[in-house]
Amino acid sequence: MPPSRPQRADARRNRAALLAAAREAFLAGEEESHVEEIARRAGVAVGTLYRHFETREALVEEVYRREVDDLCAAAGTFLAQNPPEEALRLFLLLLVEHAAVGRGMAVALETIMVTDSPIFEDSRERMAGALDELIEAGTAAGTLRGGVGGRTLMRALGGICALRTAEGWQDEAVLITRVLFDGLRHGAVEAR
Amino acid sequence: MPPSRPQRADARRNRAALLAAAREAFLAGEEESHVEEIARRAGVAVGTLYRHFETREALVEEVYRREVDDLCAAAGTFLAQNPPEEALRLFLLLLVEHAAVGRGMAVALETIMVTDSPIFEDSRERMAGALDELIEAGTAAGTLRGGVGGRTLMRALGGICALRTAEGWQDEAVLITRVLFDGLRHGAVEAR
DNA sequence: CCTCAAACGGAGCCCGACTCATCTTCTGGG
DNA sequence: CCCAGAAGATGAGTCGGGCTCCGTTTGAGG
Repeated sequence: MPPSRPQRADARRNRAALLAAAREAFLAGEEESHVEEIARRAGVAVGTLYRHFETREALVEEVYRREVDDLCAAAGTFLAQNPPEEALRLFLLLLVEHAAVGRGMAVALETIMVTDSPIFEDSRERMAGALDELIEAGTAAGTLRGGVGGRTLMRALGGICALRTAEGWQDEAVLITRVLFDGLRHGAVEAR
Repeated sequence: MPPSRPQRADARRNRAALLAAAREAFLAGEEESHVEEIARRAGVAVGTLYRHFETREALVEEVYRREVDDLCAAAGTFLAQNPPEEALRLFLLLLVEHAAVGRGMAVALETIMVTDSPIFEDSRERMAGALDELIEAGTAAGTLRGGVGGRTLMRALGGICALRTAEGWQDEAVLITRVLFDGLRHGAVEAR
């Protein structure tokens, strides 16, 4: 049932501007992601921000839900074009790269993966689903260990993405991701 | 050079009380770890807290430095009584268990491992040192992959400990830690 | 146009970290 | 034992950031 009165044009515009501004602010770093600052960037007042988003957290969530959408889509693409365990490897590395986009974004990724706040439940579920798909394909092919759920793996990744520290962090992340990946293959060999 | 005037007795007592109260508060959960609350638990006023610790963070740091001391000591013990890769396995699991002590403590562990704040530099260095020792012993014995530094591994662990979510998180953590561990052994087998 | 619900603005509230002017308590020397 | 005065403790107050509330503005259906 579509709402009888859809939504005013300016409201839609402002909502979009807020999401864009928030994304920008998160990418830029934590310093400039106060609500006042985000509102300013979007050219609205804080009150307007709160009209569209319950809390600051809710805004973060919405921004991130969109990022997660892109990531999940990528998982499907990889799986369609590669052997399952290669698809998983690519996906893990994509996550790392993705976190590299910006400090603020990594913070969000970390939060979404690592916190158990119900706010992120939905995004987490979809992300875990994407990973499950990859892992199951690999398990079926006998190249990956079973028994490790998408949720579990995702949380470890959250930690890794949370590295985002000093220079060189990305190499570290890639390395540790590879170790994790090898651990997943290892289990298949050992029949656990 | 011992300070000419050492430190007043009540000051030493209060400092100890603050550290104890802070630890207690962190273990209890984030809710009760506001500075006012910590001061109250210790039976002093906030001003006193700030006389002893530059910032709230500095207090967290000090509390955690002590935890890290215990952990590092355990690493040595394990290594003395087990084959190197078994010692590493035990140590990794000890970290997970340690994080289980309390939500608040896990937050601290996470922060210390994952943040690059210079405040935790010291603790991080010692922790990485303990891990390096374990890894190097295993590498020398040919049972663990080389090329993964203690710092790198530690940060991944920080992420895992940061799980501390809903029920069942600890099983998840143990599982993913095992995957990580298998990845480390796997590299040795493959000669990378 | 005109109406009015929807949307916006922004001063101000609340809460939590932190400061500082003032009062209290040790302690070492006489 | 006592006193000086330095070390220490206090807690009301400041500040910053998230959030609220209500008076004002604006888009759109009639």
